Amino acid sequence: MKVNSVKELLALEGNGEEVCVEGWIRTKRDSKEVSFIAVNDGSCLSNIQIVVSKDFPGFDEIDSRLVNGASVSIKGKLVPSQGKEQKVEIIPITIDIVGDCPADEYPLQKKRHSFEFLREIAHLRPRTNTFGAVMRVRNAMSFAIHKFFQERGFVYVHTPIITGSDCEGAGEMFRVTTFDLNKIPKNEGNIDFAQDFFGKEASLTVSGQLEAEVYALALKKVYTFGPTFRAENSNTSRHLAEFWMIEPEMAFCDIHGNMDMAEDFIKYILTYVLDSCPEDMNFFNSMIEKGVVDNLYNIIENKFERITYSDAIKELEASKKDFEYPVKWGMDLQSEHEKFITGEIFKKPVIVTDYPKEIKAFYMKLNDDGKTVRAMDVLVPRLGEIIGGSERENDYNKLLKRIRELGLNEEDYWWYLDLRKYGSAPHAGFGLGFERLIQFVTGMQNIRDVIPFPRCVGTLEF
RNA sequence: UCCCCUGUAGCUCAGUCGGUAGAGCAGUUGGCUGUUAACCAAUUGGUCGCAGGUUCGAGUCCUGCCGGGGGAGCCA
Repeated sequence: MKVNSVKELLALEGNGEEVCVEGWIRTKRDSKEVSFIAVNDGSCLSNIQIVVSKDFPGFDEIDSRLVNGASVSIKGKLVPSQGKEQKVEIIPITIDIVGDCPADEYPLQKKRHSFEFLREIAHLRPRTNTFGAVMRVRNAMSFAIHKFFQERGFVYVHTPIITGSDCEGAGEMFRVTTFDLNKIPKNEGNIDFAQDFFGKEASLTVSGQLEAEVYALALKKVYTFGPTFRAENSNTSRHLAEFWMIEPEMAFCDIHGNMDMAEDFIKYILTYVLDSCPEDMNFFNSMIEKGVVDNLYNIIENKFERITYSDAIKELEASKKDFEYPVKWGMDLQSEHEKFITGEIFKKPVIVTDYPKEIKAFYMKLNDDGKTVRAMDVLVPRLGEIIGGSERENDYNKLLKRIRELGLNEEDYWWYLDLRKYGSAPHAGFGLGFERLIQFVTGMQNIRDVIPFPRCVGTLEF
């Protein structure tokens, strides 16, 4: 017999049709004549109610086993509910307890748990309302990302996880080696990486950008969407050691096209989630962050503010606000400044461009003033920076000069420089932290609660 | 890595001036009721994060370590 998802069943009228549902018991409420069992199978936030008469054959044997957490397979008739909270319910014909769940040991109770506690039981937390909703929204957003780019002719490029270049420059890297760590080969006192698996130092990628540029300068519009690793000792609600990043890269595109793409992209994803996950989004709106849905509609309906770094500095100075870090042209924007610009001054997403070259990466295109580069950061209220991108330097000599100025080893960049030597073209792209976007969409406070198994400093239990 | 807060029952927390431990929820038992985080009653449950120290006596005061949270830095 076909197994129906709870989501499917709740969309039906309940004309007494025979149905089958498989899932986990969330609650059981007993009444004189009947027991009410709420079953959830993860297909949606709602449970389906099973109404078991106490005359049900064998009820006495199964009654004590129908407890929170047990997995069940139930066949029965779908009928309109007599209760108010649900449209339909199942009158069972057979009830199979697939897996028992000892009620005195099961950590999940039918009450609200703290997210800190749930992190300690990461193997069970997907069975809660919040984590089910987070994962369904995460799934919808993943799909929307591919849909957005595919509809626009982008090619999905799988950039490598293991990288030999330590020149990506975006942070501390995890080492990859097959050395026996108790017997590391040495050559004149130094570690002899020539004997390691790849014959040179290897790490986990901190960004697919440089490789994405290679493919953009052949396929024109590409994007990556995959895991990224940073070995930073950062301990905040916005950082993970392993996270997912989206990095589009477009040839024959300047910073303005890049900004348009970033804005369209965010609005598309938000629209898709609001359309496809209304139940989960209502849950976040009422239980996690009041007003989050209206905020998202606000973002979709309004143009992002675009402002240069220099003008942003002027705005901050004009605000006369007493910042912990004093505002001065040339400094990097601190969290407090970013949150003030987006949350207080404009009250909507803001794209800040043309930062001083000293505070940005070597590959960003130098402006004619010689002082600023064509960087763009998208700042959103509450979170701050969600996207970092730029038009890339496509002039061979300017890029080489910048590499030398910064004391980087130009030999490490030979293939990257080649791109500017052979048929160079203006190109631009950006990186977006997927989990931060999920935080923004759901209102979840801690990034560790929007990824199935968070990897952070000092934590690797699951 | 830095600053601040915090660690007491399975969970969420209270515990006064230092005098040997408490509530709600969950579990268990019983009752009631087409219930909706069901309700009512009884009841089980503690090496007070760990290790030292002060004291006649430490959940409470002091020191160190460990875990958790918030903020900062770094960044996405």
